[in-house]
Amino acid sequence: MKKFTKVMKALSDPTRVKIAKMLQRRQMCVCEIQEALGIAQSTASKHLKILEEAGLATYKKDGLWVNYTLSDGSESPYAASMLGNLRHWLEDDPEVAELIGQLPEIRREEICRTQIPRNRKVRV
Amino acid sequence: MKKFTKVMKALSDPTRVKIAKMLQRRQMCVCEIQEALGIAQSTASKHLKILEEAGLATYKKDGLWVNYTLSDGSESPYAASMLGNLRHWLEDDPEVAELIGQLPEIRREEICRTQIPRNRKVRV
DNA sequence: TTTTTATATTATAATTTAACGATATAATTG
DNA sequence: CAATTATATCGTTAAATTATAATATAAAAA
Repeated sequence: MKKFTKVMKALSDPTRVKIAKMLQRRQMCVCEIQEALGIAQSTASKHLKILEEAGLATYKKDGLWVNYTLSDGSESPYAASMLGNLRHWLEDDPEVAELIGQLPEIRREEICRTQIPRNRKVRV
Repeated sequence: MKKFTKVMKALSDPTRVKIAKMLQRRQMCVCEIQEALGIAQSTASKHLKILEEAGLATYKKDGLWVNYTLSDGSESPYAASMLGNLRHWLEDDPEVAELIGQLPEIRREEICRTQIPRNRKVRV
């Protein structure tokens, strides 16, 4: 029961739904999400943790960056199902559409001061 | 977006999920739900309202009673989808299983003082 | 019409949530 | 090692949520 309600609660907040819809397009680091949504860094981090604990998102560390992606669903069948639904749900939502439209302009090189070293492979 | 998060929020509370799982078996009046869950009448009524406003439940008045049922999903595609999922989800949850097991003993004639009149047809 | 009864609504207290700034942590750079 | 930087965690505050008792409402019975 808890595993189920955790997924529902994670998706009951519009900010987290927006994050999920962005991650659907590409991986993002915390500061990119912060920038895209215009929220505080600690707020972005907190939301990502909630998504992660519900089994909806995961992360991989890459140097100072923490790249978040949508989970593969292996953590929770409820999360897996909802991620499937979210692939087509809310695509026409005005707020989501605008966010997605702005995504190409949200680039970590322009937000962060860390330079991407030549020898580190980072998909951006 | 709001329509979606409303459904998620409605299902993020374990009490409401239990109510949904019970309604999956049969229609229930407010006092039956109150009795089954051991909660205050006003609490039961409030939860039912939240389920209703999310498009997950509906009601029909029958004299003093208000019979709640799961919605047909026409109110919200998100609610419709979740109701479909909930048909098989949480069937093995211990709390839900116990509740469902107790359902036959929750009978409004034993809870309410209103007598079912001979000429009114009430499916119990 | 008055009383009873099932449900809805209101007022209130306790808990949870969401946001932020400040600080801590961990990896990188110099 | 010290400084920088991206992220996580902590402390705090405001808002939302949950639960209950008390009250209001509406239908039925007397």
